[in-house]
Amino acid sequence: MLRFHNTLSGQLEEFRPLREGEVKFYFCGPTVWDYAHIGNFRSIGVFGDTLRRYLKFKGYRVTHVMNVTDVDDRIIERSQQAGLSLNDYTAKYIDALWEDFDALGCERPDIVPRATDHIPEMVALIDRLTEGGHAYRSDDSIYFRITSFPDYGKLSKINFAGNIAGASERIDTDKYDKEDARDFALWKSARSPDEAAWDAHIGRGRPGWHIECSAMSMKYLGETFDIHAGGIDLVFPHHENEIAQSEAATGKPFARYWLHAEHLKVEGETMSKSKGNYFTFRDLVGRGFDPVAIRYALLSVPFRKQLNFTLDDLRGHEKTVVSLRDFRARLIEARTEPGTNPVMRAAAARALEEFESGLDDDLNTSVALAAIHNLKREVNKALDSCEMYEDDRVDILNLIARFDSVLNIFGMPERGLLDAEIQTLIDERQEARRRRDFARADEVRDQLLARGIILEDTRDGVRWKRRGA
RNA sequence: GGCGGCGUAGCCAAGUGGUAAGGCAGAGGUCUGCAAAACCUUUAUUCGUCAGUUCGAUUCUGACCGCCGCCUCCA
Repeated sequence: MLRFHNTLSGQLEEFRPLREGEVKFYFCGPTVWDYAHIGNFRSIGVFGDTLRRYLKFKGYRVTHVMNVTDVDDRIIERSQQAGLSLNDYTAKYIDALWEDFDALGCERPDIVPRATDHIPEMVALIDRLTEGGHAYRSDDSIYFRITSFPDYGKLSKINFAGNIAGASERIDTDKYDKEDARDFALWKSARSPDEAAWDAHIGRGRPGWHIECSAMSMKYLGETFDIHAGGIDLVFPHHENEIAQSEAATGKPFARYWLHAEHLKVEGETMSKSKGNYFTFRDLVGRGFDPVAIRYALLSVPFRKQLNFTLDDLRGHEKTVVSLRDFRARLIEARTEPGTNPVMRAAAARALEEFESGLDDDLNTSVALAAIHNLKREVNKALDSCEMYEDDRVDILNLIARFDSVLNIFGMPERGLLDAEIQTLIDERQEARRRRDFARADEVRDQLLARGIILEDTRDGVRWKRRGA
């Protein structure tokens, strides 16, 4: 039984979609003002992807929407500094986002709406709010009236009385006039003629941050949908405000399950540019780290726990990932006798049970990975002692494919065509070994190693692989 | 000040009211011409500290210490 921790209730709940067999989920995507860092990818990349893939594994038809926020204060400021239009400025980061998604092995969401393509939908939603008395105009901007939504705070459980006292220096710094410090902008009037703005009957301006997600999620998923997810920092104010806007406008529950991924730390500290521990995904790939190992790192701790990301561990994960690839390659290549071994059957069944019950428990990826490692050990042992038969081999390869349909950590099936030159050298070494000319055999092996080719002498012949693959 | 999370072996970590998954690193071994890979053994009498509840707590409660996050546009 699949369960999620729902931020709304603060509890682990059984997941039941609105419509049997079908899940509609919205993931709060990135603001494309810079390259996304590994923390972003823990959330919008691997968390969203695992959720999507596991729902499919469970047999659901999934509609996965992830927005791209391509207008906000920072983007406007930076694009002006760069002398570029909004679109020209964000295009670079959007392209990079998909490159990184692909390299990280994340499936792309089914629908990726951009804020700037949905201004009319946002204006229409603002109109609904205004008509319902939930919005008001001040200084040519439009604000949401929080006193008109009694449930405000139900997601974040924020206690405003105690809250405002201690954090007062950070509150109410807005330059606009609002009825209540908690009210937030739905539409911001253009302050200067050259800043990005849209003409609408409510005035020339741009949308507030929160309204885009309400407008776009409801457009693609309906006024009530199953899952809304994102990083934990979005709980307040972003998601709290989305709920207020959406439910005030429609009078219906907005999203039913709210899932949030914790942040990661780097070497035990908050990741920040000033601390010098700030990594974008492409930085790490550029430094030679295996993208699959990065994915493994992001999967190694359940999403609702803070993850301590360290380069030492990443090096360890690279080895782990290689051993998983080797494991599958060995199974693909093994020559087995016909038949089956009940012990292997049982091991496979146990692995599937552990994998699924782990992920059923609020996507506990640590448990799912442990199930795979335990299976790997049992299978390797059986292969060592010839207790693996053809039916087992095929079953387990299929099982690995199922596991990998969720986690995607076994990497691409390597081994394209054998490089003829490499094969010639391997043959020459085998001939030398037959002559017991080990000096020559080692020389060939070293020669190949120098070119990044690692040889392994196995019972089923010589295997070779590229270093790091 | 308000709200939330965390503190488990050298490192990253899962987890449970009944006696500690998994990965990496280390040590020894099997296999091998030697390697590599794989496998085996080994590495926490113990889960931040101190009390309490209980037949029994790492797991529940309280206090304390330490760390992290959110508190108006940050994944």
